[in-house]
Amino acid sequence: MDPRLDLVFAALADPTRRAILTMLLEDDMAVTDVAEPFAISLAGVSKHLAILTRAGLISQEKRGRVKWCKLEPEALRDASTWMQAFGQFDALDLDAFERFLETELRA
Amino acid sequence: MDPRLDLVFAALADPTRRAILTMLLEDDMAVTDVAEPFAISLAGVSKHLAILTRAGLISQEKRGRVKWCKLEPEALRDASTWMQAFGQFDALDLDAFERFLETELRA
DNA sequence: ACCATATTCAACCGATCGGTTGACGAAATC
DNA sequence: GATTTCGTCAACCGATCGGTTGAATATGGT
Repeated sequence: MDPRLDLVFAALADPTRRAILTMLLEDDMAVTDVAEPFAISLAGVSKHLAILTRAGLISQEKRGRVKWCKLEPEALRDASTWMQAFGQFDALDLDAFERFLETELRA
Repeated sequence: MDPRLDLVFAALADPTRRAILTMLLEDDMAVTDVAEPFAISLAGVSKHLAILTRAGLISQEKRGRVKWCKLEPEALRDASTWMQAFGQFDALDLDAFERFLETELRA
């Protein structure tokens, strides 16, 4: 099948990783700053970031001693397209977007 | 966060399960018929169907000794919406994202 | 009643997951 | 040059995953 979809969906299946992606919506961040709101170790967050990178959902660039994490939303396109194949969904579901704003962007 | 998204994305992360969903797009199917194209045991397929059911992506109804599997695409809606929010908008311009939503919500 | 069919259950297997800790290397600061 | 900061690596842990096999449970057909 499409092994890239495996990686993308598996990466999205964890709430911590989805939260990280949501944070990166606002701005690029250093690894330490990504880790700050979470109650897990820095190494744990580093692993999550590696999984997101392997899935292509983020990219990491080291400048100096700081490694910057940047959202790569293009990687979601294939997965999103796969789901669109199931019909049923409009390009923009207003109720669902409202829910998205409440639950994910309350910051 | 939203534990339903965990289940949905985790269920989608396996190629066999995505293939099953694609098969069910065409028609409802019995468990044995779902299993037929795959090189794994019937019990293995039964487990996959249980995972899809737990995620809400399919429903199973037993009529006689046959258990029919039916696609439930509504469960994909939240996940699809979540992904589209990342795919369609410029990550670096959240303000534009919110302005866009505001105008859409009024329309 | 008997037998075949449809499906799940239970126990097991190796691999991977999410997490930890401690040591380590590389870059900035004093 | 010594020390702090940033981040990863390696080894470990228990839990879960995808898969198997064999037994169990229904239901249907004859």
